[in-house]
Amino acid sequence: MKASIYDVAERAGVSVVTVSRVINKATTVRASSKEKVMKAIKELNYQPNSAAQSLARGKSNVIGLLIPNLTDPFIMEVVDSVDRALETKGYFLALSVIGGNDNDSDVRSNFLFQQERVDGVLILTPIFEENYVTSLKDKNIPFVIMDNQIFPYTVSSIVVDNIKGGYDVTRHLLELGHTKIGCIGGPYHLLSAEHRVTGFKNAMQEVGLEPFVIKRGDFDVETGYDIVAQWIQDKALPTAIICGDDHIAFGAMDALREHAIRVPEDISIIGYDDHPFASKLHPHLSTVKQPAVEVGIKGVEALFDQMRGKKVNNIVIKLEPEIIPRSTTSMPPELGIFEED
Amino acid sequence: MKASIYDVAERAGVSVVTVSRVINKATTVRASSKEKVMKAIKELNYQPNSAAQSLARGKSNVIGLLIPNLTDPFIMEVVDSVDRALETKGYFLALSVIGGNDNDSDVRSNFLFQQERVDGVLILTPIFEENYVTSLKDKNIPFVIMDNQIFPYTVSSIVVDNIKGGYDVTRHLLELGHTKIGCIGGPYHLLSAEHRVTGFKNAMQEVGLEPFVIKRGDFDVETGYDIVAQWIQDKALPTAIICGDDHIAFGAMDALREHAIRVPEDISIIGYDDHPFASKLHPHLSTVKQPAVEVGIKGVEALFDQMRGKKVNNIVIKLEPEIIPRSTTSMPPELGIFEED
DNA sequence: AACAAAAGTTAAAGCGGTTTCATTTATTGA
DNA sequence: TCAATAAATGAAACCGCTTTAACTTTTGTT
Repeated sequence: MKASIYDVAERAGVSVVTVSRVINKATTVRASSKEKVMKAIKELNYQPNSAAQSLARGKSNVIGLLIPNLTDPFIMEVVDSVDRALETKGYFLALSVIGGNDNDSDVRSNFLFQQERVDGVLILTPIFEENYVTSLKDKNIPFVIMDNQIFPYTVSSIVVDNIKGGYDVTRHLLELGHTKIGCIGGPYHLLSAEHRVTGFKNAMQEVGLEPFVIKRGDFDVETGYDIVAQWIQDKALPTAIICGDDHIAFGAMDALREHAIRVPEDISIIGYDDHPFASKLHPHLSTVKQPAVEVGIKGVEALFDQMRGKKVNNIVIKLEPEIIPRSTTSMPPELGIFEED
Repeated sequence: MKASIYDVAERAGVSVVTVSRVINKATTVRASSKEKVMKAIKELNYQPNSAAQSLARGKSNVIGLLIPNLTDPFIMEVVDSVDRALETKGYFLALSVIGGNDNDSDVRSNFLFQQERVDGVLILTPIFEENYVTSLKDKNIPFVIMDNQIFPYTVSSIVVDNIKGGYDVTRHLLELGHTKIGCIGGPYHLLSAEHRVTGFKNAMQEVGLEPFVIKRGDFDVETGYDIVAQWIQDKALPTAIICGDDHIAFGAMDALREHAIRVPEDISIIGYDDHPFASKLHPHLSTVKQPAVEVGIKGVEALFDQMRGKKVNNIVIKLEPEIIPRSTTSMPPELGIFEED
């Protein structure tokens, strides 16, 4: 049925070792033998059995990638980037959605943690149990953490500078002349959300301004909608809102629209992540673009460094986000929405 | 370093065969032996080497899933469903994004098509080269096609009845009293898009009505925006627009909003797919929910049937979509937008 | 032309499991 | 109690490839 390396060897009139050599592009094969082998491979439509290869080589050529869900655009962009980066290196990606499902998605039962299944793993989940890390360390599986940091361990990680992102966004608004700047940050348990708010505070403090108001909630449309709706009801709106992510921003704009409050004429909005809709729905959302592709590439690089035995202790590579001003941010109005003339 | 089955056997004072038996939950193991083995496994923190298992068993326990991209919510929902379904069966998912990337993403180089890498594959891509299918058939790898059909072959597939979806959506509008119904369908090369439009036409014809207008374009926000903007400029708007998917619907509403045309007071809009934003942005979008989870489950079932040797020729399982009326569809206005009093 | 060095090749021993099949041990019935 | 039968176990072969070490051929030198 399916041809094995022995069939190829026989047909080519050489030993299996030679066949193995040409498969693995070893140099010590005479051109004539190589040719014969190639011919036999073609004729038999032979493809090496990867399980056998993995077993013999002691490595699987697959890299695991842990993610929290399959919906977050940023996550998915990194996944795509990782996938491409691995492909060029002859590796395969094994994706594993963790946590989001039944919380009983126990580490032990997970693909990525099965001995020898993967040669290394990339962790791209904002919240993770400590035991992912300890489990990986125990098994001596190389791994790197992406878009997150965990301090008490000596691990390498790739992060995007969310503090800078929050800072830049605030500067942008400040430079436009805003002083009454509000913030709807992401949840407290996410480091990225925390950092963005920190960046905001830093920038404000730097110019001696107080945040107009700070609220926090999930990275979700409803968060933005609900909070802004409340502010409107309270007649207490800043002239600009910094949103923890684009979902929040969309929700905020949704609430404003319902009350006929114009963006950016009456109030400026800025998001974070450059969601696909940000540049398509009107007005185009000013936001921050994270270097997702680069995160993936650097993550893979760091992982391979580690797999090659390069000693990497607590190395963190910090990448920078880029602010993208579009149509939802402009100079503040002469008067605040609820201010009397 | 890492414990093998031999280490476990030695420690437990039994043969490797017995260990293998307890690992594989064979029944013919004395309780006492089983206990000893379990203990040894625990102590040695043993985990079977999956490459060795695959090699010996002649199967990998991984199922490949071919998808066009990592961004489409429907696709991703199916992926998630498949992942869960496989997990319960002790299988793993190998995702492979195809085509979207460099078009040179050759079949032969693909993970899924590597001999023995996967025990079966699920194809979930609206457009695929014929050679995926022939390649799979050649290698005798079980596979099923999801959300698409390919006629000249005897393969099994899981499809959602898009004709019915298009039909239902039209009926909904018809029953609300609309007669001037327009349609912005998806691209011609997608069977699903084609079918939805067909359903629309069928329903119209059934009541002896002519489509007000039909346009086609990519499943994209911009398509809806551009086409509706044009219609507005031409002062030729139907009282209801059936959109090929939610992206188009969002774009359509975006254009209407810019011209202060109210939804649903002035015009009704209905989408397709139940995008996460459909129920969050206001007004909540009426749309059609596809049974993504069921598609995944049925797909896995069908694949396993096939892997078990069940002869399945050209079996197609058809699932039904469900219309979700929300706030963007209502009775037509007394007068069309551009009609004089 | 002779010989050392370099290049090419292979037999054999794994890699870590599973699967017969024969063998040993336990259970049952009379 | 003893054969007959069922249950539990293990020896050996095998899955398909890679790697090591030894061996053979080719190439280069003088």
